[in-house]
Amino acid sequence: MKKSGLASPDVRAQKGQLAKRVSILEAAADVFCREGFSGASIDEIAAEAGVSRQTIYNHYREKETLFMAVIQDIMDRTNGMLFSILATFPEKADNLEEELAAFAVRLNKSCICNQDAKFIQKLIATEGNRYPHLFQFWREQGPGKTDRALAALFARLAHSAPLDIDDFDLAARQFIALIKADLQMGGLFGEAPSEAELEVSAHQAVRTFLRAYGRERRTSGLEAQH
Amino acid sequence: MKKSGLASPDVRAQKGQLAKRVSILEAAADVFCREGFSGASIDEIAAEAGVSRQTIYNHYREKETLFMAVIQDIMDRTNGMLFSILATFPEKADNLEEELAAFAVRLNKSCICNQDAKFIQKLIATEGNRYPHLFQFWREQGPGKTDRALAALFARLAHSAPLDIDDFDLAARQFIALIKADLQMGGLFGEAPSEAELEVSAHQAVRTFLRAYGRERRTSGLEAQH
DNA sequence: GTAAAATTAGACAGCATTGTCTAAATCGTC
DNA sequence: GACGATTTAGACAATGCTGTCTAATTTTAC
Repeated sequence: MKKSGLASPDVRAQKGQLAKRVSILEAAADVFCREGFSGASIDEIAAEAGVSRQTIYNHYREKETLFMAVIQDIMDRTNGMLFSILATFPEKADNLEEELAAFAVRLNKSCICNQDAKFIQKLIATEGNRYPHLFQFWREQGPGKTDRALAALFARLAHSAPLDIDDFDLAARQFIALIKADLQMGGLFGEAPSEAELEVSAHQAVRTFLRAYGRERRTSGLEAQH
Repeated sequence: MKKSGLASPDVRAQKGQLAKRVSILEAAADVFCREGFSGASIDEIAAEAGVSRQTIYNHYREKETLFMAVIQDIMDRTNGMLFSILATFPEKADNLEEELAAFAVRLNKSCICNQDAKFIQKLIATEGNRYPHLFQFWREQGPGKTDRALAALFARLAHSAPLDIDDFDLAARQFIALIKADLQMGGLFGEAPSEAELEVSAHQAVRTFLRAYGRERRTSGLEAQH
């Protein structure tokens, strides 16, 4: 029962503190996302977090510190999710179109529909110039690594699948671009695409990708005309 | 010499006034884009426009009116430019890859590198939720029309070019997505891609697009292996 | 139960901003 | 040059925000 021996000295009252911290971070993310950095007020964040203003100043010295903490927190989460999705990239070529499309749907759900991802995207547009180092970091750790990782996955897949890819990095970038083709615009607003729309969009993207990079000869009805 | 007869009563001193208006709109666009709506201060805009604060309040009743005017102004300009670029879409298939790539470079220059386009893109991310009607309008008149127009252009091109396109709207969206694949991320920051980078990126996109939608059989070295 | 730590509400100074007002200066036009 | 319209600088009140401080209250650990 006695936990004093287990808990290190600086972890004493962290149960309640941690809850507050999380609550503050969530509320702050919400308000920063709605109002931007300048438009967000500490009072609003405090109210939404169900916390007194002073508590925020106790945990995070000032507004900018809080802002940074929010960014860092969300970046960690999104990066983690991103790479857990990358781990589901198909290995074998059993049912290439289906499996790639399913992967595309997963990627889109976590990169475009996801709340955190939208937040980061928005923040990069708004405050990217104000905090260049932070977003340089995001860029290297997020999209930069994603592209390279996906390139490696395509390279692996090309061993067992009929893919004719010269430049794996380019193919990875184009795969992502095609995947996002239909969803980007609507994603800027609140409108989330339906599951069916995601499926259709992913299949269309993958079909085009495979037409461009698949090794099999294209089987269009026109062949008979040759 | 006498212009009083030509100038309508409410166009009297517009030469100077117009200059001020333009100057204010330019400065406001700059500051709004840098600082966001909340972060932008009228004083800063006035200083950058080389104009007194009161003059701004004379022309535009309040901050929000000025903001709307800036958006409207830039939307007009970007839409105009966009459709002037669309008019340069190739008609004949003489040198398909070259001509499409050149078109892609033009489109990218005016849609991604262009200052106004970046501004609109940023504003949609930041204030889109605050002014839904305005950006609904942009969306219908801008990207919505662009996609449909480009689809029609591909349909026309397909008459004389070896293109095998089922869904022209889809092809248009994917063309745009491929075109922007490499540039989107960097575009959020100040970094403008070099002319050479634009060329390379456009050629890669067009090559993939034509591999997916071109009617000619793909000529890869692997054919000998069949 | 007690002591230490964390939280709260509220007051507070300092500062920036918006939008108005006024009197002087400037500009365009005849 | 003179007149009317526009612009300007600056003062101004009202408001909201940040960040600090304090004293009371609650929570946590033991």
